Amino acid sequence: MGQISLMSIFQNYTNGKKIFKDKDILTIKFTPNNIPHREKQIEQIALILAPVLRNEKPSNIFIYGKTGTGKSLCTNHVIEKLMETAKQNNGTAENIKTIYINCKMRKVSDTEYRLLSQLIYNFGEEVPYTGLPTDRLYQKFYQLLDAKEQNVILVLDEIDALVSKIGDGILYNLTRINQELKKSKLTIIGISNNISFIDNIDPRVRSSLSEEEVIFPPYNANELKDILKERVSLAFYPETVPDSVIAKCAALAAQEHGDARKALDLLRVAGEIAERRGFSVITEEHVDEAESRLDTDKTIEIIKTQPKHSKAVFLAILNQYRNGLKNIQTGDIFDQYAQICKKNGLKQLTQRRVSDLISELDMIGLVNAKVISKGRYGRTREINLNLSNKLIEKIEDLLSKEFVL
DNA sequence: TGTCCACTGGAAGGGAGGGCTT
DNA sequence: AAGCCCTCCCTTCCAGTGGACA
Repeated sequence: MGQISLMSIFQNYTNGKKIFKDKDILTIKFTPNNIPHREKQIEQIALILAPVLRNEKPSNIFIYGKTGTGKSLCTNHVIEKLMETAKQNNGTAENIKTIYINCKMRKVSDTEYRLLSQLIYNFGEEVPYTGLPTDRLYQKFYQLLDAKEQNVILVLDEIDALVSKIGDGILYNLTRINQELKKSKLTIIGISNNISFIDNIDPRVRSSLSEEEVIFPPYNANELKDILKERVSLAFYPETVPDSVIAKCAALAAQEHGDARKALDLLRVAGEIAERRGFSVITEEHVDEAESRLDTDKTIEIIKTQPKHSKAVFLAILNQYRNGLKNIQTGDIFDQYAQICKKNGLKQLTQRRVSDLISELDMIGLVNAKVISKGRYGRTREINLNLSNKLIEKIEDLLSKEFVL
């Protein structure tokens, strides 16, 4: 690219009409003051947590709802307000501690040990990242917790991911710790994307964890519109976002189980595209582009972060798919995977393990795998891909840098 | 009606990478 | 340094299974 065109890019950028006033408003980090259509849930949570202000222990809460229905947002909002009130309330705040942990964070809090070390870290102590017996960590956590009189509120976000991975033992222990505490009190707020999750855990844990339940239904298109409008006025300059664009973002996100995060992402990316092209107003086409880019980016990012063998398995699926196969079976994939390993000098894993890797790929949504029975011809998983051709090309591009094809 | 396929998914255990205690 | 413990990723072994087919 020559000097001239570079110049013109920068010129365009500085001269072009600005669209964003404050882009951060459209990210998850931002907590709006007003959360439309969640008044009921907020009130519910607030009522449940209010006893903290009188130094009593609130009930544990179980919160369900799909992604982007405002679970974390509302919880944080209530806790923030709670702390504010406590501060005004002559120093009860000192006795309240809140901890927020996202259980899904890979390599951070997705096992019992790592979650505990996170909890301990939140009390300002550090623990080696491997090596100690788990009960030692429990002990330490217990000591830190009970070191002084305090009311601890522990938010475990995406708790279903943790439990499906390592079982409910940790929840049992955490709820039991509470009964042994002498000075302090521990309240657990579990947040789950999966509604049926609570049915599959130990009944003792269930009853203690879901003393109170709060449900976050998906937003419909109209509610999403309200949410977007609320933020548009803060994030964008006036008259840069037509109503039709808001409606489109809302409609697209409503199709996807009413996900507000998606709606906001669409708007943000559409804005970025418009701004980069020197438009002063966002158009519906920009939203379309934003959608396909969001999908692509998400998928690519997930694939990039997979371990080598998962990538190899995914590549095997992709190859089979490219060969025109639909409803690919575990066996086919394993054969293909074995070839890939051979060509690339990888030590191949067993079919048992590959079977688990396929389930993992299914869990993170890269493939669709269903266990079916073909009668005489056995029982297997049927694996399907639903990715656009364009995306498949990009993925192949990415993987060809890592594998001999 | 029973058989039997091609796996699934549970269980147990090993070894690599690590830390603790003595 | 020895001995013991952990987690994580993986292997080995195997019982279990839904439904097409004889």
